Amino acid sequence: MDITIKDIARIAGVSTATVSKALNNSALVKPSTKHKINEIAEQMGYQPNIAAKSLVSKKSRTIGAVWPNVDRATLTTLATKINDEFNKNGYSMILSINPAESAIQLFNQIQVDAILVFDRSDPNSYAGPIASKVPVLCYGEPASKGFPSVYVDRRKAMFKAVEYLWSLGHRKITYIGDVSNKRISQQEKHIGFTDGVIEFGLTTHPSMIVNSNGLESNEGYKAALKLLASSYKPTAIISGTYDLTVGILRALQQENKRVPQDISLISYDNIPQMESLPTAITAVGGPIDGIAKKVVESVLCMIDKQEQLPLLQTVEPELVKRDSCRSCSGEINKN
Amino acid sequence: MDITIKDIARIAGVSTATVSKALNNSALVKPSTKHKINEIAEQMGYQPNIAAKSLVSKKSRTIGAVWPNVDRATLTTLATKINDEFNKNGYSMILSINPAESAIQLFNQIQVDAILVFDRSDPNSYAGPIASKVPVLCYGEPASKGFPSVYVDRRKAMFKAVEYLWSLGHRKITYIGDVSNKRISQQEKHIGFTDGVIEFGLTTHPSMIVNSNGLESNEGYKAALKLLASSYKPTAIISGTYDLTVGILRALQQENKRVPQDISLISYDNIPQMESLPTAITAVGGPIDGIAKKVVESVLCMIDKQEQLPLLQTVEPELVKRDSCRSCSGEINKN
DNA sequence: ATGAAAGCGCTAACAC
DNA sequence: GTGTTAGCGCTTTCAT
Repeated sequence: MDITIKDIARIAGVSTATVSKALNNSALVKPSTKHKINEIAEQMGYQPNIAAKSLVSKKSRTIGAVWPNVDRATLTTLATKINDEFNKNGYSMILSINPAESAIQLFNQIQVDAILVFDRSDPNSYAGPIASKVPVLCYGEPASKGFPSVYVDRRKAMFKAVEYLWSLGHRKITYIGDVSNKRISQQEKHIGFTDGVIEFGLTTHPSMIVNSNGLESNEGYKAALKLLASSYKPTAIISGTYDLTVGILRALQQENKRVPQDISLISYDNIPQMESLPTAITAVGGPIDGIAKKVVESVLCMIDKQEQLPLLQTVEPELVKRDSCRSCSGEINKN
Repeated sequence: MDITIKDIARIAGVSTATVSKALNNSALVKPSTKHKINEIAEQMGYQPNIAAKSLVSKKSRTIGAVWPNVDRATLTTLATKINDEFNKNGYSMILSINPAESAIQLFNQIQVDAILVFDRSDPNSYAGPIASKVPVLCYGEPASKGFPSVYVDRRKAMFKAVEYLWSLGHRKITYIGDVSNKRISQQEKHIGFTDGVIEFGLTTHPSMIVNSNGLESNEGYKAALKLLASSYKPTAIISGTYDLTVGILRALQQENKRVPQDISLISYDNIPQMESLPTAITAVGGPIDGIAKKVVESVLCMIDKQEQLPLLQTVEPELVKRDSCRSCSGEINKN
């Protein structure tokens, strides 16, 4: 860092206090002085020193985000949105790909105003509460690590998916998801599906739920192939994630099953990318924009008021209809 | 931030200067005092204020990384490695997913010690040099934006791939890559391939190069299908990226082509994930560990000595043999 | 409307 | 070995 408000003050022939006020657009400075100072700052290429600023003001207008080292399309899309939203509010977001504990410690030292944890943690690896002076918000897992969290009700989302398919006349539906995954977010999808199965009295079958044993597209591909090879012939599939859906579509195409003519498909993950798949996929999940808004809003609220946020804020899932489902006049529900 | 060295000093009955020295493990403090101070700091949960530290010392021991908003497996793997490497050297890395220009500005304000740009920029979007007091290193594109860079010689990498296949007896080879991509990194792969074609006098064919029109696995899939439908019957394929390879493998499997029995396959991107594909894939590319070391080393060098780094540091590509290539006693080279 | 001065938490001379 | 002091760049009373 080279040029400081002192330099500007000297050149403008005013005090540093005035420069500071002018640069912060204080009403206490005559417009003409303000203008002059801004011009000088501009042409000298002045960059405020955030370290100094936050040392005195206790505010850095910076948010620290803890980022998981796995990359999943959905999270990236969301993070980009949240980043934009913070920018709009005059905040900058910086990420750390260190483990949560050390990332949070780092952010405390850097003096960010708040911390946002994109949580992917395996609950088994939970090592007790993490200390943080700076307020922390979690996204992804409900109330994980003891911090307040924003969470999409995946259980309800999946129920909605079943409900929608039911309303279209589907009676044989399969869920493909990472059923053995220990994360709450994955388990809730599973439960939401069975909620629907029970609510609508669907006849069960061993292949009604296919375990993808993972969340990558290739695993969706394999699961779908397994399903198609089974005796169960569902008229609709519900997929647990975007990536799985990509794989499922590939398997379907390979086996000459058209979507939605031969089989309907709904995916979890309410992201724009669903639009660009070979068939535009009908999806359920928290609306990205809505989540981003809620998250940013919550973080800013933590910063402004010192009050503690509720431990769990739920985002209502939405169903976005596209081209991958069609009504089904197929076989009648046995019950 | 609550507790400061002042508090510690008071409790320990020493001056803040001594506390500062003790905490920084200076040799000028009696071991017993040092020990006492460290204990007090520990149990009070003292966290140093980086803002204050860097304000006075002009060093934050923090590296800012500019992160592209597209996620590609290779970059993530590399970033994780680099992050670890920085940690080992007592540095923290923070990322920004803002556009390069604003990210660099942010990092200058935060007073990071150096900036690392993971470059994915379209050269057409190049908006002239970006100002930065803090030293900047680019990874990904050669000397992009006018900053010194670490770059893997992709041209040589692809040449090596052809050379290796040639040595195994292959004479009909296809390159599947994003040939229309304007980024130097993609173009160099293309050129490296043709280098090999010319060097070894391979007979050309319209389907010798298949444009994937993108870098996603689905595009690799489609390109491979197109290739298989053509009149060209190569004995080996060279793929431009990991993601393309994933798609190519899927297409091959679908068409009942076994790797390497029916066709050999080499991929660019020298990452561990190659090992876990259905067939362990022989790959060329910069070794992740080597790149990470070079990058971190270069960054630290920029910080320590004030000298400017060479504008272009090249990382030598390596060929890692796995199970996806086999020698070919097929048809003889026409020349 | 502007300036003087104090101080944020820390380090680095320099003195003792 | 330890303490004193000054000051990093900035904001913020409080005077003027």
